[in-house]
Amino acid sequence: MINAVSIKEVKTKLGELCKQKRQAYEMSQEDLAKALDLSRFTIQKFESGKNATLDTVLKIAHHFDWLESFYQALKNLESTNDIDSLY
Amino acid sequence: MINAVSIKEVKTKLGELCKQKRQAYEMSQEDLAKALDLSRFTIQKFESGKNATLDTVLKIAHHFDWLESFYQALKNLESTNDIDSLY
DNA sequence: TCTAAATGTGTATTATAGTAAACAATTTTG
DNA sequence: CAAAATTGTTTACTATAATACACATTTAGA
Repeated sequence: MINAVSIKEVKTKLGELCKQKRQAYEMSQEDLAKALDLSRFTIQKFESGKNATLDTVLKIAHHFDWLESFYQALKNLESTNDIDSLY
Repeated sequence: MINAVSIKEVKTKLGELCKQKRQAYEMSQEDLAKALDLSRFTIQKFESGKNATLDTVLKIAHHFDWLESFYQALKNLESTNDIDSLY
């Protein structure tokens, strides 16, 4: 099966999700930055789909409780035998 | 519900998963690095659970077809109303 | 409206991820 | 065991993510 999702789309979606959740919590970019010990500029860049470090992504993920979901996705991939089907 | 997974654990799991899948494809770190236009050092660091950029993570994810899975996890989080339960 | 908060941009600087090359240590294979 | 391949580590350098500050623009509230 073809994977139609691009790297750029994932980055954009991550940024959108951050913005959406931040606003749902009625936090400003400044509020979130302070809570995560990051600069507002880093939040701004992330929400607009730019590149970031894994630590930044995971800090944000942790704050909005996405970490368990991410970890589960990884564990599911781990058990998948994706070279060839056995039959 | 408490989120018991730490940022460090997610990074470690990402690295382990990369190593596991790379070996399943019988690729060396060098092979993977060349395929993704990254240095072997970057692969080495990633597999040992160090920090990286989102682009690096997503290049690796794309190569092993994790992108769709990641994107779906994000879309699931998007629709979740996680402030208060409605009742 | 007009004021204030929040967001988007810009510049300069710092911190660090990424690269390239070499070499040691380890693992695999003949 | 010996040779080869792979992996782990170091050093010097480059590229860029992150910071701090300022300021313009946009969005909400009084």
